[in-house]
Amino acid sequence: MADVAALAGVSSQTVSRVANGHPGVVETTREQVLAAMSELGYRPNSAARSLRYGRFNTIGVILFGLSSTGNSRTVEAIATQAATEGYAITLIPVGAPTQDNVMGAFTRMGELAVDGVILIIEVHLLDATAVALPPGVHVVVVDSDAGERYPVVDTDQADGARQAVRHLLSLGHRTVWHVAGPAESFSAERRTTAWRRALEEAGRPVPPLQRGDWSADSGYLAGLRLAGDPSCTAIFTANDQMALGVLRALHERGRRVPADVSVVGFDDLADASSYLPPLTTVHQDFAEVGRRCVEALLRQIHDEPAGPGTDLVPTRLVLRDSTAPPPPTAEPAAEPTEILIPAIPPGPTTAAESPAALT
Amino acid sequence: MADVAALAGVSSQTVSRVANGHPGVVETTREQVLAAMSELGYRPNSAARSLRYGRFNTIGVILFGLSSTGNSRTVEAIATQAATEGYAITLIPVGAPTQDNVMGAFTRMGELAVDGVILIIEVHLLDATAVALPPGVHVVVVDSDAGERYPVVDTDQADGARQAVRHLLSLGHRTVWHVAGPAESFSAERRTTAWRRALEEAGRPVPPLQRGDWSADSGYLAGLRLAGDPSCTAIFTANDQMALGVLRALHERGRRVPADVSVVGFDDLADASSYLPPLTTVHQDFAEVGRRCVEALLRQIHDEPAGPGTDLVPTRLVLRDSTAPPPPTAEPAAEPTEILIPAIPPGPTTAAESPAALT
DNA sequence: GGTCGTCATGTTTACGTAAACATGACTGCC
DNA sequence: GGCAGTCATGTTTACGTAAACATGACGACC
Repeated sequence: MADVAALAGVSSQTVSRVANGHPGVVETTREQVLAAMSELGYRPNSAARSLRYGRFNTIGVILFGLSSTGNSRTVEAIATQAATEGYAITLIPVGAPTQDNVMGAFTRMGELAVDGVILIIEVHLLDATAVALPPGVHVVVVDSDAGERYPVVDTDQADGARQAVRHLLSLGHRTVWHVAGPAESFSAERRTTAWRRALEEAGRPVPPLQRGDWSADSGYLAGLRLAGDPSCTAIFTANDQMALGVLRALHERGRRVPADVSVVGFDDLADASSYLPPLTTVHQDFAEVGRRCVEALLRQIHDEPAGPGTDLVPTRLVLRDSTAPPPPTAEPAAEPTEILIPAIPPGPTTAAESPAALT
Repeated sequence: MADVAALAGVSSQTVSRVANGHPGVVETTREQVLAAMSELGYRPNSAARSLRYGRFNTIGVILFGLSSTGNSRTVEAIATQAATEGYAITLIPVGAPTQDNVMGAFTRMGELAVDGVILIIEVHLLDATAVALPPGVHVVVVDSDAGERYPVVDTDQADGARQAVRHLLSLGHRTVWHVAGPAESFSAERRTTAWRRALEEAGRPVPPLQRGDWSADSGYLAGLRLAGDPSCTAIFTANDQMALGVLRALHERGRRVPADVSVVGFDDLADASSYLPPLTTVHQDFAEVGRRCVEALLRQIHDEPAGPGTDLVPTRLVLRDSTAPPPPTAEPAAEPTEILIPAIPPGPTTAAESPAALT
């Protein structure tokens, strides 16, 4: 900057004024400075700027896996929205959700040049560590039940699952089987809870849970188990990838979809419309989640009050070709299923039912 | 920092020494400083540090879409590798590949707190703009043909496509049809060129190109066209998603895979093993690409010479259930095939065996 | 016992920027 | 013609940190 000032024959302050588009610089001077800038390849030093302003114009994003479907779309939306607000995104991936890794991420984050942090992470993993969020740091959490302690933005998991179950029941299915995500995931738990609750509210039996791990392979294994049970005519999977595995298993076992078995997924991946058959699924608006995260965080950064609370983004059911009424002969006898009913633990019905939306 | 120093009754320099683990601080003093730090919630200001050191310990990543399959995995690998080297990742997404957007990204990048940049972007889009890479900025480019001008890291697209074509020919197919990616994409072009070349080298006819846009939907449309042509017994798609669409189209048209038509994809998505049927495809090692990018960039940052040149990451063919010899009646006359057989180069038979199912 | 070396700690300075204040030239008005 | 006001530009300063140098106490050795 001093070099530019010297070359242009002005003071560094004038260079600063030109660089920031401040008024009060005569056109001829301006041009000299600009010429000197481009001749010397001058680029402002953002570290010095940050030091001067006390802001970094950067948002940190801590997450486990970018590859997991939704995350990459959420992050993209966050990055895009942040860019329009003049903020950049710093990514802090955490390899495995171990205590050490999470602690490490937080230690690094403390030293990071960020004005706030968006956590795409199961917060209870943080609770397991001794590390708390640094007190002065602005935070928004995605996909978690931390609504009482932090501002949370999330998809309305419960309503999505409810829509899926009700759709299947309305087609005439006696009940709906569920392939759940991993127990450590709050999203998975919320979908499972809502599924159970929707069945209970309708007075239907709750079949035993099939546990998957989000992967298509785990869906395939669950599908193989379900394919052997003729009473199973409707399956709700906690994500589309597991639905893909279920479809494959049913196909291999000769169970037609949707003639014999109906399947509903969750996520509405771009590919879901090309599955065999095209998948009826619950659409998640990842982009909207990302957008609201950034807005909520920037509100905090700009000193507007933002207490804890959960901001839910609605879902909608996308009807395609994987659901239909059950085959007429599908239900041999009601008895065995009825026996199962009492055996099912009622489970927590206190789960995060739609808390009031923010704003 | 001054506050900490005051509270601990030492100078700020001593605080600095403690913060950076420098030697020459007596244990009792050290403890006082640490106590003062935690009492005041002191965290070092990274802007000041960067200003002092002239380094940011941050790598910028410019890309178009995080959602596009490979990108998110590459970025994740970049972030992970960078983290182990003590670097953070700043993401600069470019919405649509318009000239304005690219220029905007570069302008922002110039002011960004990064020591180097990884471009996951078609570089010819840059050429279309008036903006050049700022001269002093270290750069590594992914997935581009800019090898003569910049260091490039990329998957060995050509060899992957060649493996796919040779595999199909070696099964006895007379020729291989191709569903290509968009013409603007260098990856797509390289795969297409290698497909054509492999056919020509084997003396096989080159069927008309089917153009897609990477999406499953575009694959579906191409698949519908190909399904109507009984001479088409082998299809190589430029990615797995389009293969998914092709599979759906063939299924809807009653063409069995692999009995009637064989299909090979490219990418080896996690889901590809759950397609109907599980897809034979070319495996890309995105993680390795990301790792090499970071290494190459850090070499530059640490002042080791790094001229232009392309670093190719090998691919491997993963055999699953979507390929088989052509149906006996598919070839109207045996003559051409017999003539052609000797023309088939032995080709790599090193393909990976169907991976064991997950447990 | 004086000198020198060692070691813990303090003081000064510079990194690049931009706000706040200072300067000086020029305009317009009485 | 002198004075006030305006406007372009220059000067000073501070942001938080850490390297370089300075200080001063203490111990060891001749």
